[in-house]
Formats: sequence, structure tokens, C-alpha cells
Amino acid sequence: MQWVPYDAGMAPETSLRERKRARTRQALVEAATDLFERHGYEQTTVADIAAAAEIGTRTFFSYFASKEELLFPHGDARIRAAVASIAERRPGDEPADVLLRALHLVGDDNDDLTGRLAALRLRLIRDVPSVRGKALQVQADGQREIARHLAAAFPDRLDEVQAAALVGAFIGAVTGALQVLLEDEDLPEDPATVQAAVERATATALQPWMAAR
Amino acid sequence: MQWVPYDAGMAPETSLRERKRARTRQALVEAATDLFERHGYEQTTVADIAAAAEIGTRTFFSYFASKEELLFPHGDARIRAAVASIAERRPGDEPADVLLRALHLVGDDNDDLTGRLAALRLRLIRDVPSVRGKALQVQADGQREIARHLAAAFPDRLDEVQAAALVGAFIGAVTGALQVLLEDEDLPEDPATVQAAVERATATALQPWMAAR
DNA sequence: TGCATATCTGCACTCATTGCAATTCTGCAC
DNA sequence: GTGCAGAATTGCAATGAGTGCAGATATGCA
Repeated sequence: MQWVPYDAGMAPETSLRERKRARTRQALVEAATDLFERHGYEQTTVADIAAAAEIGTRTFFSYFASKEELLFPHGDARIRAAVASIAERRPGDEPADVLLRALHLVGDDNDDLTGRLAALRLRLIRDVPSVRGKALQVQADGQREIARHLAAAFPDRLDEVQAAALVGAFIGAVTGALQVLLEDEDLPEDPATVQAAVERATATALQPWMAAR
Repeated sequence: MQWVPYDAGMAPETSLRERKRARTRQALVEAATDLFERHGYEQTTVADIAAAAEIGTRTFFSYFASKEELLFPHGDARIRAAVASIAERRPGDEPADVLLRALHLVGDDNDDLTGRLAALRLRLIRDVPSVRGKALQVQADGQREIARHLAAAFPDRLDEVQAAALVGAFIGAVTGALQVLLEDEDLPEDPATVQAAVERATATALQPWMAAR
């Protein structure tokens, strides 16, 4: 490949047009984060957000296909990390080994960009149905992508469907645990605490695999 | 609308009010199924459906909270089956045993009511984002419910979070496989074939547990 | 400088969803 | 059978997301 979408600290090899566009996009995310925190998700209209970022309401939809998208501006960051991790497969690795490592890694750089957005997102996923729906879709898509790469990494051991099942099991364990943990009214707790709790719970759930190692 | 003097499969404890309401609800689902099949999901408006069922558009929302809900009129049937299955826990059963049995069972009575609605639903889940989102939410909620019961069934072995992780892993494996299988353009294949493929793939993914038995 | 292309924007429109208030049933009691 | 309290139905108006369209602007490149 030749083009990496856009990353905070990225090369200036971009045209004015692109830079301007990226700046506006960023402004939209920030304005939205701000307004959502201040007035709530449902109370904030797309028009409000567009106005805050100084663009026309109509133009908003040329940056984000929906209001929910604002909360997942880097929908693929984690996926890319996981995929990269899979690529680093070491000889002798079992599919499960690779997945466990990838999972761990994705859990770590949990703080994608502004932790503020991340925290807000968790709260909204818990409270707003449409946001939860979007989050689940993003997750499902990511899962599929990872499965594709896993299958490719072990052509002799897994077919597409088996890989998808395996990935589903691992990610399912994590999200299942997370779902329960996030039910607590006071989310903002401490990311590390949650992280640890997830690891503990999934360790039990995935124990058969870890034991096999 | 025609009159069915006596519906054999209905609980006797219902008042006229309830029966009438149930009939209208059913009429709505049927009208929707029909229209969705004939003109497509997005091309069919809630007003169309309400008209077809002979009720006011406004009234529709006193039966279903959203257009998507029409596709999941028995959102809890499978869950109840799984929960019941868990309740039948036999001494000596491991959590994983109970889950495997429940999963198998849920996969079986896959034909919830009119296979027509079920088939349509699968197609729409694959093609319409908002429907996919809804499906994922229903699934997540069901998962949570099952986890609750599993935790209750093994108070000495699992806490809420561990149970959720375990359930997430099992259901995640199944849905992961299913997701890939449904990508084929020609869904209507043969339910049994899909069922078998899912079992095969999940067997690989969950093998460590099955082996432990 | 000047055109071809990419963006931006206002306007009008469709559609899901909701609040409100008037109207029409149904269950139950007298 | 009459009447009432509560439930259900419905029309109307309004909000807000998302889209198609056409004209106005800005940018890349010759």
C-alpha cells in the first residue's frame, strides 16, 4: 500500500486541499465532543456541530456520513494495530497465540487520541442506543477484517470461516466482559482498573487456550 | 381484515383487549414482511405498513418503537430457550458444558415462526446498516441475559464478569462464523447447510473446551 | 492567467419519531 | 343496562437526520 489515511503526527506531504479538509474534520470532532459533553448527545443537533465548526449544515455530511460517525473518527486504528500484530507472526506460533498477542496490544493503546473522546464514547455507548448500535457495527467490521488476515496468515490451518469463529470467540470474550464492567454508573473510574478487570475475566474464559500453550 | 373465531395456539387468559392487540401486532409484522419483500426495506415507509394493517401511522409506534423492531418481534424467544436450557443444568456439568448445550439448542429451533420472516431478516441484516445495528443490539442484550443466568447457575465458579466473558466467547464464535457464511450472495441456500457449516467452524474454534470434556 | 475539478452551501424534500389533545373503546361496577 | 375510569387510537404539528440538486467558490495544474 502507499497511503496511510491520516495520523496526528504525519508527514506534510499533503496538498493544501487535504490539509484544510483534515483540519475541518478535526474541528468537527472537537466541536462535537465539546457539545456532547456540555449538552448531551441527543440534545446536540448536527446543525449545532456544523455551526460550531463554521461550516454549512449540508457540508457536514460530506465529512461524516452520520452523527454517530463523529464518535468513531479512527474506526480503523485498532484494527490496523491488530493486523500489524498478526503480520509479526513468529514461527511456531499457533493462531491462538497470535490472537492473544494482538488482543493484548489493542487493549493497551486503548487511549486512541484524546482520552476525552474515548471516555465520552464509552459513556454514550452505554446510554445512547444508536451509538451502541454503531459501535457494535464498527466492532463487527473490525472483527471480520482481522479474521481475514488471520486466515491469510495460517492458510494451512484455518479457512475463512474457522478464522472468523476463532476471532469472534476471542473478541467476544473481551467485549462480553467489558459490557458488564461498563454497566457501573461511574465509568470514568480508571482505565487501567478496567483493563485489568477485563484481562482477569477473559483469562478465565480463554483459559483452555492459554493452558494449551 | 378477516376474523379468526378461535386461535388454538393462544393463551386462554387473555381479555378481548389483549387478543385484539396481539392480532394487530401480528398483522403489522405480516404486512411489513410482505412490503419489505415486495418493495424493499428502505422503500417501504412506516406509513405504508400502518396503512396496510389498517391503523393510523401514529398508532404504529404504540406497537413497535421503531421500524427495525418489526423484524425482531420475538426478540427474546431464543434467549428464553437458552436460559431454560441453562436451568436444566445437571450435576457435574461445567459452565462450558451447559453453554455448549444451550448453543446447540438455540441453533436448532432456528426457524422461529414463519421461516419467511427469518430469511428476510438475514438478508436485511446483511444489506441494511440500521437493521444490522439493531440485530447486534438484540444479540448483545441476549448475551448479557444469558450471562446473568449462567453466573447464577455457577455462583461458586463464575462471577458476573467471567460469565459474560465466557458467554461472549461462545456466542462470538458462532456469530463470527455466521457472519462470513452469510456473505454469500445467495442466502436462501439451505438452513441445514448453514447450520452444519457453523457447527463445523465453531467446533474448531471451541475445540479446547470440547476436548476438556 | 484560465480551465477542469473538487468543495461548499442553501433550499426543498422525505421520512422516522415524538408530544399533545381530542375521541373512541373496553373492563368492571352499580 | 348505564356509566365511568383507564387504555387505546388517531390526527396534527414539530423536530431533526439525511439526501438530491443546482449554483457559487476555491484549488491544482497547464
